[in-house]
Amino acid sequence: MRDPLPQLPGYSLRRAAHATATELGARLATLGLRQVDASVLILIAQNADVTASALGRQLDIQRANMVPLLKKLEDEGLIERQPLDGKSQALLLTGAGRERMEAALGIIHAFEDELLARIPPRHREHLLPALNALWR
Amino acid sequence: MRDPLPQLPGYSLRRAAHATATELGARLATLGLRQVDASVLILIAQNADVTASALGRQLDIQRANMVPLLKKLEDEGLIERQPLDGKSQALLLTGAGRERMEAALGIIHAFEDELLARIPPRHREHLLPALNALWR
DNA sequence: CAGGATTGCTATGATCAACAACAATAGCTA
DNA sequence: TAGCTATTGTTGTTGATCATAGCAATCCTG
Repeated sequence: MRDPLPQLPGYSLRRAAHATATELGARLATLGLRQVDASVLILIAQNADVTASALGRQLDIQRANMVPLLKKLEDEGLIERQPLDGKSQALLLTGAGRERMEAALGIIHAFEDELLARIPPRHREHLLPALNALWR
Repeated sequence: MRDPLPQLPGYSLRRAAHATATELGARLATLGLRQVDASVLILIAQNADVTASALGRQLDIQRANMVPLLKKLEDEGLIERQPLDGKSQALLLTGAGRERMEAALGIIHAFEDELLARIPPRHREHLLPALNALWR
């Protein structure tokens, strides 16, 4: 079939993102995590006592949608909340949370390596800066 | 905030895809089309008398999900169906469908140009082949 | 011509993100 | 310090998207 779509960067971006997300998602599912969950855990680990809304801003997740996300992580005993002042709360990893986060990080790094390995060497190093130019 | 995520190609892929999809989606919405609709119209235009399931295979859309998609395009008078044999049907653009498709193509090409323009020149030509290596 | 594969379709469920609204609190400014 | 505005966490709802299973009709092939 004649298909001009893969010539379009935007379309290939869509397809590549979907394909890789499906793949990584399946691997993270073995830990009971989704990509969002993993990224939240990673960010909390790197930024002790972040606040839920600051996290949302960084990840472009609306405050309202952080609620069920954090609730799930808390219910699983991966994060804790401590009141910072009357309205804000500090987020931090529990021991189990740190373990889970490190396991996720292992999966993610292995996956990223595989991704890069698929790309012909002469294009490889250009992907990240090109992608980041599109959204940052 | 300390954020190692944008260093990960997979994460940047996710974010870039989401950001660009939102942007292009808004522009195509002025035509009453989503990205999927546009890609279906484009593919039908290039392949007269394709069948719905062949289209689905090419775009990785399940047969079941093609139904409401095509129904919408047909209801808007953009495509027609003609029985090919007892069970298959040929899809083709109407006049209005071709016009809409060309308008969409204009928006898409302009958008793709803008995307590439955002990327520093030395990375630019590498994006498409790198992306395609990830999913094709 | 018999059986397996294909096509189009119905129906359904899960997931996800966007939106509006609200009460409580924090923090700035006059 | 009193008052106003912005922020935080939350609820509830909505729409869009996608995967899955199943079904009847039709086809193709051995």
